[in-house]
Amino acid sequence: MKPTYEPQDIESRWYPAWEQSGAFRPEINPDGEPFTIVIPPPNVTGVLHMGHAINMSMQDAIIRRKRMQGYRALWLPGMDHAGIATQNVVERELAKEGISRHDLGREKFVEQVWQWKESSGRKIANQIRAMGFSCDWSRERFTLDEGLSRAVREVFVTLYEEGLIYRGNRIINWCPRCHTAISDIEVEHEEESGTLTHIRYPFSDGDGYIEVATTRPETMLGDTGVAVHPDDERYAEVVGRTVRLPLMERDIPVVADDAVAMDFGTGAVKVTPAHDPLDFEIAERQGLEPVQVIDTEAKITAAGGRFAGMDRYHARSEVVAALREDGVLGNIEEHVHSVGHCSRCKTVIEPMLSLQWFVRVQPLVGPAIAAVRDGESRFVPPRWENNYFHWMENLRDWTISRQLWWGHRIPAWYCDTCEDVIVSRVDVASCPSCGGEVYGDEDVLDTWFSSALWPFSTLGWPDETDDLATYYPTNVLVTGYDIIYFWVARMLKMGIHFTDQAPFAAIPIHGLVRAEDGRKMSKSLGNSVDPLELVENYGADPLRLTLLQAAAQGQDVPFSEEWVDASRRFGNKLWNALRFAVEHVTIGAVPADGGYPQDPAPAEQWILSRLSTVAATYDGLLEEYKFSDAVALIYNFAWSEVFDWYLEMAKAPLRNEARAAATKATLGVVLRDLLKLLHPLIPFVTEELWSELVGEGMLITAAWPQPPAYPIPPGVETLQELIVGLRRFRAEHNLGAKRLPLLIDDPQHLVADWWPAQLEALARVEPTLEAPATTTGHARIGAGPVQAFIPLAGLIDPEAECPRLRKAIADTEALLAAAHAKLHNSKFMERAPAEVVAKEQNKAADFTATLERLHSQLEQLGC
RNA sequence: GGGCGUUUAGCUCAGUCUGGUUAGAGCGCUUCCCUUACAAGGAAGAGGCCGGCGGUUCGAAUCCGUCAACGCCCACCA
Repeated sequence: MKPTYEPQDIESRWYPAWEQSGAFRPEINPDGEPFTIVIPPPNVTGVLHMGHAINMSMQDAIIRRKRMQGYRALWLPGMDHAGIATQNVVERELAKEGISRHDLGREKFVEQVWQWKESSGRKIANQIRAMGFSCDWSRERFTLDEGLSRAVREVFVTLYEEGLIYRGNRIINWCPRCHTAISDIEVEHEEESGTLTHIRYPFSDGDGYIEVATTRPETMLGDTGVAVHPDDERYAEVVGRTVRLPLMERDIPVVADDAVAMDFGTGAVKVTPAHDPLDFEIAERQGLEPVQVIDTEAKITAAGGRFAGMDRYHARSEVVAALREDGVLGNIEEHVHSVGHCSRCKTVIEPMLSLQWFVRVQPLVGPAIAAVRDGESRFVPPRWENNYFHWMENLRDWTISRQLWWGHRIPAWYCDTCEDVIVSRVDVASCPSCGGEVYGDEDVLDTWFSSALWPFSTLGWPDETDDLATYYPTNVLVTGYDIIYFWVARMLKMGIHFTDQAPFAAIPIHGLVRAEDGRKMSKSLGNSVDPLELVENYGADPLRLTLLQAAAQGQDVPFSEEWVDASRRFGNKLWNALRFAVEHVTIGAVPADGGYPQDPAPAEQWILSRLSTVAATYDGLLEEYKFSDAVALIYNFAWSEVFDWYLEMAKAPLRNEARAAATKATLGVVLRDLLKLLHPLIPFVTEELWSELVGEGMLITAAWPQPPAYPIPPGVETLQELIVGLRRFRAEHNLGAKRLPLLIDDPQHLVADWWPAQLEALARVEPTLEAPATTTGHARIGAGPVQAFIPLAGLIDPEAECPRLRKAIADTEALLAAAHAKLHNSKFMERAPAEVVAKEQNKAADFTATLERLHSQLEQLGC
């Protein structure tokens, strides 16, 4: 074995071995109960980021443990075509060569995107391998592959037939840069300071005016009415009259509508039905016609008169200037309001009347809410349920058509002759009603439409495949809170509607990985960290351990490279512990499972008892997805108890011929189980060390350890306390590495024959089993039942020792006083549980004993 | 306008759901030790009125109320 842990050396080796062994396939445990995770498919847009790394580290920890527990564990991998995101990326690439997608035409462009997908997808798959994630690649899926496309079409047509998908002219969010409609949740609202412009609309009969206020004066070109609240007395007289729309010289009515807020602005609203959702609703109720004055480029249309062709912002200033010139401009106030931006490109969204396809979501919501309320699906931690409920209850219809080229074509055809709309599972060549010519819908579906089907479409649905029957519904869905609305909620809705079962049972939610400055990692801020770079510099295992350690439930994860370095040092420590072990334990001597000693010696029994306790607690924490707690537990157990204590205590018996064999057996079993427990977190290094220690088979297929419970043996903890006391004594008196004599008074005969060797090795003392003739001039070590003394002559300076003792006495007195206060409190004695009272009594006794000892030391020093 | 999260050691964070040893970890800091697994290590330490105030309780970092600061999400008052 190399003297140092070099992750890069070993990590490249194991993945192919695992994959070829079939260990990633659930069939490796053919008799086990199925356990399924479907991966949140990464976008083929680019490369994996830290969010993926934490997400998949959690999934791999789950699936590897379940596999070791004998489940037929499936982790199904795949990727998402990410319609708008990927199309944008490829368009940007083309733009570098001065080419637009229109230059290429649809077919050639889509070919280009497929090429991008192939190379990007390969990169991502290799990244997943480099991180050691144990997905079953034989079942890899892509949202645009043939099977999933069939599922998408089946779902679309079924929902259409059920009346849950419809085509309609409604106000949608239009991105003038991406040139497509997007759904409500793809719009990011930001507070911006703008203006509230007041405009006076004169009555058509020339008698006065009504003043409206707007944040978007340019939309007045498309006004077809003015609305006031029906209860607004200020305007009671004017409802039903008409005003003359300035600049456009068009007569438009004043109407009364409940949707108007009396206390905002002037209480009178200009109504632009084609460019505002609220105005559109008012117009529908009041019978006002929409006039589209802004086009898909965000420029003024021909309907905008002399402003036609101007960009919306240019038009804004021109319209205001013209209004001023005409003397109808009122005040312009500063006004902070929220403005919608495209989540992909940050362009300001243009609300626009447009013919699009929609999902009527309300009928799908009820069962999806019930599944979470009734516990069929469970958010972990549960606080996300409230967000989920609130969001689901206020859902509006989902705009699913996109004016893009990359994605699932909408399976609709339109007849030129009879204007029929045909939605079909199979391609349509001619109109079934009139035989006339048809043309297919040009648009594609929102990428989240196919993602919503992911848990069952990947398993073969709509066919009744074996995989679907075996692995659906899935057990766990691990995801970040940022896509609960985009994805989790929609999977629940679609999954339940089409399979009558919630698609997953548990939904562990993790936070976002943040940069060291606490901000979200992003390329544009230049503060993002590439996980692959970290794998190269520190190794995949250290990165995984770091992310899991930081992944407290649902909280964001601030990331620092220092943490990865600390994890790498843990790997190094583990490496060296095993290096020590294999010097004594020969390969093949440690069984892959079982082999727990029947009648261990005290030190061995102690570490075995700790192992069984820790293993059980650790297992429970992982079962509850408490990765951060689980890592802390196993990390501290390994380092402080196994490495710092047990390995050191094993050294003496290993040199003792009579005791070596038993020690080796325990050493092997404990380290073997430690490797097993750590394997779901850090698979590479544990597999490598397994091959050195056990040598037979691969760890990935080993059984999860369940060590039997051992009682804590008497004496070991007493010895440890004595050793700690001696070390403290040495440190406090700056005694260096000097060997010290130690006199032990053992009236209770607690000291076992193996103590002297341990004391010599771990405390650098020469113990003698005899009480000192007088304790004067000796320091009493520890407070336990075994009394140990160090002769002080020539060792220490009383001048330095006395103040230290006095401080220790003061500290202990304070603690004792606190304990006594409780014990003398009759209410505490009455109401606290007996075990708490007993603890407090023990504390008081300990403090009293310590005080006695300290006082006697003080006397002996003569200060 | 609603809702949520955070506030604990010099720094970055656990612990709070389920109240009970002397509140933990990593990094940093101090002292000692090159002991044959590991100096990328070992040993021993220093450092905290657990954001403020009030309450419940025998007992509060933990439960309740309130205030403050920071952050996030949602929302059709133009």
